[in-house]
Amino acid sequence: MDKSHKTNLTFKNLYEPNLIEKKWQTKWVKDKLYKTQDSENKEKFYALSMFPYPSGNLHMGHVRNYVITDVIARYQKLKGKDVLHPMGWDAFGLPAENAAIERGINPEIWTKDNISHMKSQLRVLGLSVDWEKEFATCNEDYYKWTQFLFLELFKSGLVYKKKSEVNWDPIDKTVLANEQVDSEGKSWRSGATVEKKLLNQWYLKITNYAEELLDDLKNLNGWPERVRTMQENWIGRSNGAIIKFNLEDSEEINLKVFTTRIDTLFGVTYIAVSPNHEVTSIIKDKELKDKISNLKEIFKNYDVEKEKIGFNTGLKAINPINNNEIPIWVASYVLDDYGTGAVMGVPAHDQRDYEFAEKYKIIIKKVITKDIKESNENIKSAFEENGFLINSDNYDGISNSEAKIKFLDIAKNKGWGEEKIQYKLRDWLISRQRYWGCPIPIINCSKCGPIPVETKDLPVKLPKEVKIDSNKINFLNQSNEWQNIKCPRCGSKSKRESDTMDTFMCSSWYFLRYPCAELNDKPFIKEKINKWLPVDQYVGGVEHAILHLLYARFLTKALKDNNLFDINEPFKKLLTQGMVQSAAYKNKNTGRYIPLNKIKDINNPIDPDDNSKLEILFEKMSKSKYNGIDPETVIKKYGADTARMFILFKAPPEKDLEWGDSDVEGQFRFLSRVWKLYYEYLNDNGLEKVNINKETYEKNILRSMNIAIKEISHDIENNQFNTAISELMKFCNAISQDFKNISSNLKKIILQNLCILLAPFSPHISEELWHLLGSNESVHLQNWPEYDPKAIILNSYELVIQINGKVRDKINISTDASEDIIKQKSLESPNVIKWIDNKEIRKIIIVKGKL
RNA sequence: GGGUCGCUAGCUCAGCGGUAGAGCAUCCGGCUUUUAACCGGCUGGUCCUGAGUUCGAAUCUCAGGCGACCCA
Repeated sequence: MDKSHKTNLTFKNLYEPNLIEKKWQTKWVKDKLYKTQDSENKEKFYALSMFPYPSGNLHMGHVRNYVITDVIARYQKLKGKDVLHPMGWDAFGLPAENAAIERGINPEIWTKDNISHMKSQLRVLGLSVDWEKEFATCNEDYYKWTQFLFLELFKSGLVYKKKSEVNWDPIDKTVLANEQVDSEGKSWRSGATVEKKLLNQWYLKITNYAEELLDDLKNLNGWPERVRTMQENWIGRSNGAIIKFNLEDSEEINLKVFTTRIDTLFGVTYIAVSPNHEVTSIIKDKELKDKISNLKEIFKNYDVEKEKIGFNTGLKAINPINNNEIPIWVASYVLDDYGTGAVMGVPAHDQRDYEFAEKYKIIIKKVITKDIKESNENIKSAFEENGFLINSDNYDGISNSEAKIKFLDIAKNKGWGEEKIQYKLRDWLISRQRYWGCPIPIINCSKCGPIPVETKDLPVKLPKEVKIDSNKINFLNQSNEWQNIKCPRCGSKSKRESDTMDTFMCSSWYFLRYPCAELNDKPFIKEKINKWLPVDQYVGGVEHAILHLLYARFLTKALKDNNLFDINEPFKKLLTQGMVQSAAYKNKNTGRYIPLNKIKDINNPIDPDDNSKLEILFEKMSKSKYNGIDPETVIKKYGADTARMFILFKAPPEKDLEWGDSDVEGQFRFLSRVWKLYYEYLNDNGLEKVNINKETYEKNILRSMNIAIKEISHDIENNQFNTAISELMKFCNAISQDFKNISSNLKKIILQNLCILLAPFSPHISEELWHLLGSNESVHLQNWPEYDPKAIILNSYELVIQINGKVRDKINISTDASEDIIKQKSLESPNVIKWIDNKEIRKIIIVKGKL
């Protein structure tokens, strides 16, 4: 054989992604293939990934996120919809400022450099993103509108300033919203244990929307159940009552408590108030006053869950239901801003009260019991279940749920109580004492108070000349030129607000900007929002289940109420993708992670320092665990298509994905096989084997194709990309089996369809192959094939015969055979005769097409 | 303690009343440009356990075990 000819063939046979991917990426950009179409008559589809923070490097989590969204966007486009698939940057935030402190780089330059680097990394993934829609939240023409929307909220009374105990992150040197502190009292960003600080801060009244945010969760059927549950729990609605306790020592002040357990009113043995509660003002005793300020001090670094502390004030309240005197305590576990800052202590029926009473030897009075007979034994923990009343005067014996209704009636009639719905959700603290954020557009005038900046004066720009160093907070305070300003109302000296907004504010409306990203004179156009929103499919990490997703819902509702658009919920369907993990090697004794290059034998990993055996753990990729895998390296080696296929195939999207090199290779091999299929066809074109069974083969292969179309469509629509790829593989296996035996015409049809089916997953190889089949148009502009239900039906099938539920024989039978024929044929089968063995046949069950 | 989800081949996952499947790994064979690549093929399963419903259960019901997450 001629050598040069052979080399040529080998070259052609080889799938080399490097030669094709870049070529198509460039062509797609040149042709503006992914420019958003906005036609009148077509259905729209808005596909959105949670936009990234420009940390500087693309990691696997990003890749997974964007590839998932890309498959959906491409599929919807092939289905003939107008698709909006944009990308942007969540660009304000602390890392930029920290880089400035550590390395003296300007945050803006740092951020913009990162963006351009990450963008180039994103390009090689071959995403169908419309880059003309791109923006960064730190751009002046974006944050101008963040400020504009802040003022919209201000107009509708949803913005206010309040002095209160707030969460202070001592590492990041800023305050945090409640959502940004985890259940262990640690900051979501820095991991530092937060402290309490009394500060005057800006809040958004998200609590005004508590009820709506909760109720509308029910309609979000396209959201994962667990995200809805988490939001439900966070909003934390409880139905209860406000009860007014009169004070023995004061006529003016009375004490209101919120309780969900009005039925335990006879069991109240103390009242607990927060150290900041107004009743503490009537305490005259010097020693007690010191104790209070002492407790306030302790409060600042206090972990409520650890230990409950408090003391008796000597004040007395009157229980309205029986006029008993009860002592008032100050207690650390009562929060200022939840409810009324005071609770009624019912130690017998509330675990927190029980622990407090136990510690300070306060009386524990049991008023509810499961079984009336054994009502007076000592208790070791609070009884929080339902039961019957005891020790409750005339009400003994009734059920506690009955008592709830009865006591509330009495309270209403006598005027010492009323029904109340309480939410755990508290207002959103949005001030941050940092430089690299969106300035709050407020001017603080000593005479007029805080005044919103006028719309025409927006944006309030960040001053560029500020020197950032680690010793100060509120860098904006340093710039006198920027800060000192005349009050626009009275002209007297005033100062700009020097706090910036929580970056979650910037990300709470970015999805509203994309449809109108090019607009200069408005944040968006109402009609465009009404058309493109809600986002049809939102994809991102579950870590935003409460944070971003709750804020975004709130802002959408608030802006809708300002008549800016008519959309009530921003995200119709939500997919929370799992983490990308890979093997990390941990020394059990030292707790240290060992980098891969220090391990000699990967199958028997040993710590070179102390020769102990290493544990292999699959954990989220991170620098500290030395288990990060760089997307760029993988793409360089195998190409983007393989990386995409692997990531989609390895696990269902919402589950964690374990990185495996051999599985990546497996996907590369699969694509190589696909590649070869086309080259064999192109090289053998015209050659057609004469085959008498051609018709059967063609029917089979058409059947496989239609099954593939059906299943892949279904799988993509249900976000089951792993099984969709599995179907692609089955289809390819079917093709290679029967391909030799079918007509050239059909071969081409089969290969064309395979191209389109593969296109959402592996856009480059399918584009290349599509063109090799002789087209000049992009495969991504084709129509997704419809399956033919008739082609799937078999005209004969293997009938399974079960006797007593066990498979005993299989016979071939035609699809249109009547039941009688089936019966007759079955009974003729030798195996059936053997198993029945002259026994009486009780019942014959025929399931059409199967059994 | 309560809730949700999961447990199927060595691994990662499909199947969700009717013949137990895919990819990777293993094994065998072929081929060649032999620290291996590629092609073809074969294996491989108490479907976590137990009971129930059913002609028939991986699939439905109940109980238990293990694991993950959320809430307290």
